[in-house]
Amino acid sequence: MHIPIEQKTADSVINLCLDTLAKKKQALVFVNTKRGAEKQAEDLSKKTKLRSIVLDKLSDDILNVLSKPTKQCERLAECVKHGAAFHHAGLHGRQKELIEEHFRKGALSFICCTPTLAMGVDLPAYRAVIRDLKRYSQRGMGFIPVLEYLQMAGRAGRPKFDTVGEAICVADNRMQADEIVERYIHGQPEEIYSKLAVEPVLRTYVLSLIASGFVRTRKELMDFFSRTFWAHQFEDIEKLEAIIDRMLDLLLDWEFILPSAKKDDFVSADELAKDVGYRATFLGKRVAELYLDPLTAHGFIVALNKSMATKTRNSVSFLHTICHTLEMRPLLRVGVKEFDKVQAKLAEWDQWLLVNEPSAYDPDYDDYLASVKTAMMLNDWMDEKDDEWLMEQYNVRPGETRTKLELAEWLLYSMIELSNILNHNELIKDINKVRFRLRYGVREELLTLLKLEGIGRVRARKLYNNGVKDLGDVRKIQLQKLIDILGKQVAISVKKQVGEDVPEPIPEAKRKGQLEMSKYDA
DNA sequence: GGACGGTGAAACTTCAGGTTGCCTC
DNA sequence: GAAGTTTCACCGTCC
Repeated sequence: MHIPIEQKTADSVINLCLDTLAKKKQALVFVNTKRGAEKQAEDLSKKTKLRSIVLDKLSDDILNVLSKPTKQCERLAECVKHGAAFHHAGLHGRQKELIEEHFRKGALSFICCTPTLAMGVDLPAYRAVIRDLKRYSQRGMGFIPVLEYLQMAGRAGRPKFDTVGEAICVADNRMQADEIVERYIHGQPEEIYSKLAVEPVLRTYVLSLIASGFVRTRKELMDFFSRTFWAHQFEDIEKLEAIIDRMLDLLLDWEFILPSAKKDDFVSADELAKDVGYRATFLGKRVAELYLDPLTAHGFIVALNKSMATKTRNSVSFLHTICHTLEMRPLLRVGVKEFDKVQAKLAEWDQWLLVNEPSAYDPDYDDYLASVKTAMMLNDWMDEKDDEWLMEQYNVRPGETRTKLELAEWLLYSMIELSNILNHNELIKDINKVRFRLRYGVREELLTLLKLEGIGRVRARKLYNNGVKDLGDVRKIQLQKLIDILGKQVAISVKKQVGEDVPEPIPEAKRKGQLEMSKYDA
């Protein structure tokens, strides 16, 4: 089918979008990098000539999601004014929500995105413009899977509004076009493979099956796995059993499970070997409940024991231990120019780290450095550095920071639970302090002020710098002075929280989730 | 002659995403 | 592989 598109600019993606706009329709543009998505949206927004009150309001809301807008926020806000947004994992969750919501309502005409919007999110458009079909991976630049192309193409055509949709791939020349047709239009989607065979997953499930009492013996365990898609695909049952046996050995070694004696009268040694019973230890049960990879849990236990034995413990000790887990991956990449900086920090922190440093020639060394860099970022967040600073120092965007913070909090919680079981009570207070500091992104001295509702890192810092250092100070300070620092609404609310009788504030209309967010950002 | 700024070619660097897990301190 | 960034050599201008 030939669709004539007016060539208004040199950029064929923009031409396609302007044509979509002329049809009063919407388009999603898929690209292969975050930077690419931002650039494409920016270029497009300069050509749409769209403006409206709704878009201005949206732009304003997007700009003010963080207490202090980053350059990324400003760039997005500017694009949105003209009906085009970019969308990738680096955006703050609230910004993503706003964009999706306004695209659904039709206020936004275009979203230039990385594959974020191809998976899961229900955001169809009349056109899905697939600009990049190649993407960088560890093996270099390569074509994306057919399945992924289908995911993106599947965004075209909105069930309730359009009877048709168009998925358009962009090619530079005839040869490329032919290749795309051959590979993606006529090509077969890839086979789907079971992910169960991946060791961290397998470890986790073997433990949880035993811990939950779903299986009680080796035989039951093997029966369970023999009925999975993995076994169906793998076919070689003997090899599969060997893998599961290896997992069982690991869990036994780490004392997450124990062999349990059978109650039957007599079983031959041979039979017993084939069908030994298992039960989870108290520790193993908790690990399964926390949904931790047993390897991570074991790593934590080793680190916690070391901390107890050697009295090595400060916030960095725990921060780095959680960064050295599979759960925290992908870690922040250590760029060529950062190498020295991270290594210097490693030397500075060395005495506090609980996970041993591999030799510089070890293939794991780069990973270890990446775990140090990730810990550095989290440490700076706890040191009250803002998003713009983290972006410049570590190349992490607000969305990525939030994802890492959430993971870190869960891992620290798990670490506390394990310390509890191991009776390492003296560690609990220290780890908990790190957890709270991480959650709110503050230095230790602000922790008391954070107990107040409506007070997050920024307001707590303001109070502290004005001499209001604890709840007693909040009581002592004159209301008017507090209003000068925090504004009327918050000041009154805070005074009430410390038990003072003050006039009722005019209720402020709050969006759902705003309070929670203000805890993190405001 | 030397400091300075502008220019363009060459070398270098970077590059997607993410379910649920815990508990409310 | 491609786009963006940094580095560096080279040139012209001005003091």
